[in-house]
Amino acid sequence: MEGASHKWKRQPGKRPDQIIQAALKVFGNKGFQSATMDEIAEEAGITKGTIYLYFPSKEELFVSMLRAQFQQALDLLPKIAFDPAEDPETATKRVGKEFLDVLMTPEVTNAIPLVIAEFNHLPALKDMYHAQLLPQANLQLAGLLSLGMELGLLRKLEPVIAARCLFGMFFIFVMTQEVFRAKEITQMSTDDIVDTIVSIYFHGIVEKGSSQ
Amino acid sequence: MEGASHKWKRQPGKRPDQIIQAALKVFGNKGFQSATMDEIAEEAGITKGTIYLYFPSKEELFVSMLRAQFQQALDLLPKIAFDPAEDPETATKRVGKEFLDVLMTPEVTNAIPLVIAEFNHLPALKDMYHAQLLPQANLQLAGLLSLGMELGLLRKLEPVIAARCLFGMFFIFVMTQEVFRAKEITQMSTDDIVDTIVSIYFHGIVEKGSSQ
Amino acid sequence: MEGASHKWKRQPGKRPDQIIQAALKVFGNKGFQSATMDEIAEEAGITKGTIYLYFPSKEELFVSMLRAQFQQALDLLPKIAFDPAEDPETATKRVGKEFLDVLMTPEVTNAIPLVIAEFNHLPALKDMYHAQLLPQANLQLAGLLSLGMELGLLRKLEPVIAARCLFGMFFIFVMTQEVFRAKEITQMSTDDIVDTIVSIYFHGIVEKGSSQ
Amino acid sequence: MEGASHKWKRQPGKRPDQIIQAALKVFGNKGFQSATMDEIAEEAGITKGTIYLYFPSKEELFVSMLRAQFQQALDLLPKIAFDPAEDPETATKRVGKEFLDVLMTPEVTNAIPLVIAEFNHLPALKDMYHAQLLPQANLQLAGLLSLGMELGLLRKLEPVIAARCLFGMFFIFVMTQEVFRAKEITQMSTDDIVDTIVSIYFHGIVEKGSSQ
DNA sequence: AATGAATGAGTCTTCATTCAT
DNA sequence: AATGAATGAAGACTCATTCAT
Repeated sequence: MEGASHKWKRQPGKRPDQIIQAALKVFGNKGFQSATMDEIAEEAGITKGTIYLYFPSKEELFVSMLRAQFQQALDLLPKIAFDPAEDPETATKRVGKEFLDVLMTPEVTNAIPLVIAEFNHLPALKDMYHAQLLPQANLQLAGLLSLGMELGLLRKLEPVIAARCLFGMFFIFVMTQEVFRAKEITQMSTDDIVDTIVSIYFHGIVEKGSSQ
Repeated sequence: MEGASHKWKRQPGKRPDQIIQAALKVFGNKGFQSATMDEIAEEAGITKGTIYLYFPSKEELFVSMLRAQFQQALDLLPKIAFDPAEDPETATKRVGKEFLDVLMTPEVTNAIPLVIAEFNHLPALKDMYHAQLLPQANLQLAGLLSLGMELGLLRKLEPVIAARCLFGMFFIFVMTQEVFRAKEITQMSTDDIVDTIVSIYFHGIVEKGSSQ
Repeated sequence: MEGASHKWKRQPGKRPDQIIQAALKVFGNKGFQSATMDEIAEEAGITKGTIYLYFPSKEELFVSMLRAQFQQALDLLPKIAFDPAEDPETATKRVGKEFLDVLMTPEVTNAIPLVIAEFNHLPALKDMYHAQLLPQANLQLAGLLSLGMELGLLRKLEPVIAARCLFGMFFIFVMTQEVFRAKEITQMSTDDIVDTIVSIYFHGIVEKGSSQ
Repeated sequence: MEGASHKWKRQPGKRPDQIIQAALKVFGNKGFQSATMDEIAEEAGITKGTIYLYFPSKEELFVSMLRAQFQQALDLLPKIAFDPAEDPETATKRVGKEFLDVLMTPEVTNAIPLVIAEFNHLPALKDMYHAQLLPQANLQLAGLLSLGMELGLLRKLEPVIAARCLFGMFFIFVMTQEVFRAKEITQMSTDDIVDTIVSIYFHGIVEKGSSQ
């Protein structure tokens, strides 16, 4: 089984990418069920049959597209690095801004409802979340917080929960402003959002008596 | 069952509710597009044609069902009241627990992906959010925070953003633990969640020098 | 069999007429298939179920309605009588005008497409035509023409064909002007129509050398 | 059948005609509403979905079919030409016979009830009649008659009405003999029909004193 | 590699008819 | 006599997938 049982066929050349880009656009606009293979093919400038040369089914195309999106987003994370010389709150704000700018990209905000809508119907999505996103994002930050607590810099809190709280504050703005289009009503800059989030979070978790 | 040899009984008063309950269940499991009117009818113990006596289309049934869910959730909010005698942090934790328990109800967690999935396709959903939820929940809390800031009890922050941060911390746990089934991996009690959220948030927003 | 095997149930009181009037209107506007029992019921100011108390099926209602229309039209014919004192051409013009005015009534022009559309699907219609209209109208006039020919007043022609020719000239104006709405384009008075028809027909059939 | 194990053959060029032929047959037998796309597909030896590759809806298929029939009938008209050497009445009889033979073709007699039945529901039909048939057939002949009247060969009559009278005499035999199946009762040859029609009409319109 | 004609299963919706009240 | 809730069969149209070319 090892390394041999990819569900999707080989994907030579540029075609697959071309198709995946079209799929992202069409799935993003219509949703998984309402999007048709014809629309995707037309968007990609090819014909329906051709898609099946590269993806065995609509569902596989959908998952492949999300996997690609997901990977692309994860690839950005390593670039987001802390500079040890910076003051932690300032550094977090800088990093947070970069992070939020990525999350608020149309590619991401279009993909979010798709993931949420199909999460319970497509096992591959659950796998991606449970195997990658949860450990890599949530648990990694939780470890960092644990360290700070042991050093007496941070207040004693449940680290996994505390880590997820931070993500929640970012996520809610992606959802409300972008996905739910609240930005048409409650305008706010990403700078203001991140400044407020980080300010609340830092004041919320640091140990008052600490040098902070 | 009891002694009835008839194919159906007249239940004009109850039918709509009965159908909406079935719709919630089936839409919740399958999503809007994948759910079929036949399944919903079967779940309701009636036949497809009967649904059309009460709802003019699948889409209208869907929206009606969400509206009912939504109303039911909003009806719970007034019951959540602050006791002036309580210390604010304790009171917030108590109220937060009640709130989170409602949010984590299967009825709500089933409806969330539906709303998110169809938000951009069904104008009625956008209206509900923009006209009711956003003002009633977010802006109301923002007003309360504004007041606290003017009184010098709270740090000067953007109140709309700060208010939404709190909601974001609650919401992320609904999404991850329930919708994304992370509770199968990272178990945590609602008590711990709320305690941590409220602790971070309170420390994050109160003015240190205040009597608080 | 005699007088006992009506396919339609008893029709007490005014209800049946009320329903038939509604049926004429709705069938006339929508056609047999597109008309719904609900529409007819609404038009009659009653509910669907009630129709079935008087007519066993949609088809029977349709046929009953046409039968009623048909009878009503036939009832008018005896009133159209020749005055022996009149000159034949003048008399024919007068009678023809009365006849055409009846044919161009909305009740008749609405019913015509219905009859033609369903003629081959509803045996009852064929029966009505073959058993009543054809003998009573066409053959009766043919007999009159035969007599004229024997008396040397009319040219020797095939009487059944010649009789039907006259009817054809009237019928074509009902079809084109009313059913096909040509009157919106080629306006013409019924007086002009009848004068021309009768003028052509009389000149066409009379024996030139006759005292005529 | 011959040696083919394939479910279908590509016949892109022929498909539309093939479908239209099937549609004519099925619509002709059942009427527009009662005919089903499945029946038409089966008659054409293909499946339902294939019809939709060539026609966007049942209604469009219906109109396309009638248009094709209509065109085919119109295409025959130019072939019907007068020979100047012939005596007018004889020539008219010859042409009339050809014309009536076309009208009494099953293709035409099947289409007539369809046109009449749906005339008021399908705007395309009204357009065809008002834009083509009425001017090309009725008004053209009316012009010819006008000329004859000016030359003193024909009696002074309303030319549009007089022209339509001739058509009416032909049409009534198509309707009664073929559509209404009266030929089962009143048999008559097309020769006798045309001879009688033309005889009446000619005697009816020529100026007695003319050289005719 | 690419096409696009063809399929056929699937779904919403309609509506004549039935029947408990 | 009248209602109207309920049924269930039927039909137009869609679309993922297949496959001959």
